[in-house]
Amino acid sequence: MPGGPPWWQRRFKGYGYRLTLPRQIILDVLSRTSRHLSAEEVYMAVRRIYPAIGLTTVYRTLDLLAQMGLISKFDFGDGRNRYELTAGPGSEHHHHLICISCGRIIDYTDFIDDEVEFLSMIGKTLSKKYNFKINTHQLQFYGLCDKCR
Amino acid sequence: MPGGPPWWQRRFKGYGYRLTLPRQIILDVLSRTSRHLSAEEVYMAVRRIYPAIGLTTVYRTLDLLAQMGLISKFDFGDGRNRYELTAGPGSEHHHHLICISCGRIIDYTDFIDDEVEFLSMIGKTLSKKYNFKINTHQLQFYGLCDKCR
DNA sequence: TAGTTATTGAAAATGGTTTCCATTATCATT
DNA sequence: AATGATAATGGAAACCATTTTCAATAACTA
Ligand SMILES: [Mn+2]
Ligand SMILES: [Mn+2]
Ligand SMILES: [Zn+2]
Ligand SMILES: [Zn+2]
Repeated sequence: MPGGPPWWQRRFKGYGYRLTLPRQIILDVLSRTSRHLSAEEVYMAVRRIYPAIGLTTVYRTLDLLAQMGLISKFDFGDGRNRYELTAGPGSEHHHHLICISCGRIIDYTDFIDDEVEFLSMIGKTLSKKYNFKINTHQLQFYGLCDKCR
Repeated sequence: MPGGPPWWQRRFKGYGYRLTLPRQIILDVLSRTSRHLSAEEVYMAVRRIYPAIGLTTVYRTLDLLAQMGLISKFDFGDGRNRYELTAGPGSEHHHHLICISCGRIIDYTDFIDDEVEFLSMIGKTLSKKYNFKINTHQLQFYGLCDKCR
């Protein structure tokens, strides 16, 4: 894993950030799961590979990666933030169904092309009207999953 | 203000909840602002009218009102939840532009009809596919406001 | 009006996240 | 490959929004 996929190595250099082991391992952990991990969960997963990791570093790195756009930060309402790889192979743009009873998160990509087209159309008008530079968007549906309804 | 608009009086009875002064005043505060208040902000506003109010009661009541669907709960990323009247006169369905630099929140209603139609179309398909009962949705655009770009 | 019980408020506890700061590791330069 | 400047790290403590606990109070019902 050290060295890691070159596509994010360059990204780090570009920002003037150092490519450290903790950062690579955290990114590695996130790229190997399809779940939405909390900082604590990332911490525990990284610890198995790199026991010296500190929770503080996990928080800092998650912030950094989110700010670089490599990962996305979500609040699904369970009192902690959750993170997910945004860019790179194996991660496609999607939105979420959130069960308000058991907390289950369902990724969906249905209609995603229509959605992105529709949202970028809206976004364009909003940008103009409010003179607002749009970077990202989030769309989520809240309700009850099959087990909870 | 005691007694309050009858349309939420009935709502309370219907749920079997008591119509208390703190609850009415909190609802009253939220109905008189277009801002997105945090629990602390609600607490301070209510205190001016009803100094005996406790912060705990504010939290409890906000949960209750959200669960009743009278208000909506948001996390705009500033480390605290924010609340806004959902139902009733003067509050129309809308979505948000969120400035990631200064935290400013812009309500917009442009295209809201098209948007709602589009989203309910998507929602219908998702409901069927995932056997998921959708209650609400949120759509937000993140970026930089005119002052911050 | 009285009784039942949901609701309230203060204080303490909780728990996710941030801050502090001395130590360590990365990377450009010799 | 060794050096130096400094970005990055990790542990402990602080922070702070939210929740829990429990005795007192207020809302509704009969
Ligand atoms: Mn996802
Ligand atoms: Mn709003
Ligand atoms: Zn569920
Ligand atoms: Zn701004």
